[in-house]
Amino acid sequence: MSRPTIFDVAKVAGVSIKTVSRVVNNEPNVRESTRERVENAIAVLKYRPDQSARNLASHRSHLIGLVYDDPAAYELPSSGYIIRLQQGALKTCRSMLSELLIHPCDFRKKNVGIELKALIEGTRPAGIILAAPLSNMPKIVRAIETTGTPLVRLSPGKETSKHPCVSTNDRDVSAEMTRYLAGLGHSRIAFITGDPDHKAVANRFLGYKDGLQESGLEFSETLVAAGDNSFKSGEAGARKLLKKKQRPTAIFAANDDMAVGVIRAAHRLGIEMPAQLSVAGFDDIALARQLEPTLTTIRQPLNRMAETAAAMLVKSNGVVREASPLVIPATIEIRESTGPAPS
Amino acid sequence: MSRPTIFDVAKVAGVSIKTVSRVVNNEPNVRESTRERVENAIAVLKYRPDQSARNLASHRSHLIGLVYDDPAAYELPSSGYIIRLQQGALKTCRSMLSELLIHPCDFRKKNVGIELKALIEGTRPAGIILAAPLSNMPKIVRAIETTGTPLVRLSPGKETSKHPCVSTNDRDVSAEMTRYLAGLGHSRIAFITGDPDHKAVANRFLGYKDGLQESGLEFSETLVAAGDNSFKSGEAGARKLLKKKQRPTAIFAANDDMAVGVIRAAHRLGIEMPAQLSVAGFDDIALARQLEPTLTTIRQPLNRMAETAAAMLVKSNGVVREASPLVIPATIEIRESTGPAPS
DNA sequence: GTGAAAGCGCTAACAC
DNA sequence: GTGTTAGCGCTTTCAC
Repeated sequence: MSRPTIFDVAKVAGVSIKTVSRVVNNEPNVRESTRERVENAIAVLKYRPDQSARNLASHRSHLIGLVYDDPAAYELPSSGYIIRLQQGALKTCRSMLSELLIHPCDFRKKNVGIELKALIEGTRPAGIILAAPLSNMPKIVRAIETTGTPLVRLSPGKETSKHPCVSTNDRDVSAEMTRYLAGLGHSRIAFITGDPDHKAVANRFLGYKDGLQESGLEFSETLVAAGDNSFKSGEAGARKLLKKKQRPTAIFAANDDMAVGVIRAAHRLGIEMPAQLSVAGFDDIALARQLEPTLTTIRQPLNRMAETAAAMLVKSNGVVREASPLVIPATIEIRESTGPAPS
Repeated sequence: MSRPTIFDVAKVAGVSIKTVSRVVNNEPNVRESTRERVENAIAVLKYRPDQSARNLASHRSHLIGLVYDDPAAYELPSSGYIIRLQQGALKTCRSMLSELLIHPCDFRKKNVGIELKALIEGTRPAGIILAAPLSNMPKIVRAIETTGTPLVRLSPGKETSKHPCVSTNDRDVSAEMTRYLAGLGHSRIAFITGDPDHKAVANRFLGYKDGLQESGLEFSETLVAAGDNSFKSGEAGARKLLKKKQRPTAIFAANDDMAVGVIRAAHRLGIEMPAQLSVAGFDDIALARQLEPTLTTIRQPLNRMAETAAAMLVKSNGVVREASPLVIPATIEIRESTGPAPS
């Protein structure tokens, strides 16, 4: 009473197992009438191909691996970021009958490469989706590369055309946000930079500079604070910036965690937002809508990015075409934390 | 130049493949000296067993499946809940060289059972961890049961001793929270109930009643509002409760999302916390520490629960002993939202 | 303690 | 178009 095998189907349909295999895998060279007979037999027997056997014979599973920086490694509250990536990848998986394997890993460890190879050899995934900032780390990328597993990188910062990748327009949209602030009359727009390990985040700084220039404003080092993507660094950066005599009237942080820190610092200093200070972030974390004031920010299309990446992996069945960098634009979400510059 | 197989190891070690297999699987009946020779050969060749082949031959993979209610199905901001479950399971996986498969599913769909069976047949996981509230739904549990896959349920509400499960002491700790509020002098302590589909959450209501009784307070239906675990329902429930002439001086919500709604409602009504109203929740979501006032709540040991569940699955190698319900206690986190009752 | 042989259920290469 | 024959690299069964 165990599950029917390909042999059972072949017997019922009166064909060879190879023909059944062809039908199951949607291969050509099967007469329509034969295909129907086989499909009937499959339906009657409720046959479902054994994936383990497939994996062994074909050296490939129908699993997709999602690899991202381990938030537990340094207590980041980036759960929203990860969940959105997962949701996107899962959406594709569901429609493709694949399953999603998640593998957070700590890039600070010496043996990440070995760890990733073990993951791949152990599960033979159909492909790997590599999230930022791991996607811009040669050590990591190379480890996956050597296994020959199809790889799609998410927001690697700069696109080497070697691998397919899916990005968002960090730089352009950051310039747009900067122009929006300038358009509100702000002339002293400060910026808090993010983790230097994260290339895509670095692009946001470039966009900020672009935006200043496009608005006819001059870039000044004194309006820049160095952060590391953490709430604390945002808070510290804001305190530094707001203590100046000529303090900025707007602060644009390279991510929301830091922007939340800015808002906290401003609250502590009794600075009203947006009357005396406009604050903008990047990411649209859940908290952005719950703060007072609610945070103006930029929403990365993380779900769609991961969804697209997964689709590239599954559809391509081993060969990922479309090496052209795919860009899915982010959108600006204007909320309460930004307003006209004080006069 | 392909990877070494068990035959290569056998040849180098001068034994049969069965002996290599015994060593790899830590089976008994291998002489110590033989074991060493084999281990040497493994090290020299850098042999790593092919999991696909193992899966096929043994009908079981080294994957753990984590199945939970799909938050995308009804837009819950429960990312923290899921991430913590994942982190716990991942911790065990890392130390056991297993990988984690995540499978959110929508229990409202008619064919969830088939979906789960497909998941299991397709990946042959070493076991499934089933999170609440799916863990208390017979339809779901049965679907997994019929496949014979080892199953550990998380907080199923009531323990049928049939399956092993890992729970927290929802009822006891809720009683404790209630006593704590009573101890602060509150005599009109209200409760907002949670989603009725979620049995473990229902236990919190029972605990609330226990706590009242233990504190010598009388239970009154007028101090109960029906919620559904959502922010909105918490806000609505609070408004209803706070409009009464004899309004409660403390509100205990069955989860944090609703407690946040309570705080929002109280803010809107100009009620000061904790001076005029104490608020308590359950879950310790990230937002709990960032609100003003920060939220007194109960922290479920979700990571440890999932970690334990995964360990039961992996260690037991197919047979999950320890059918005794395992309880990992939750802890009360006292923050700013609770204080002495107004006099 | 150890080994030989027979699968596990499929895909791949090639013959027909 | 369709079938035959080998494997894929292990685990399992049972004999020694």
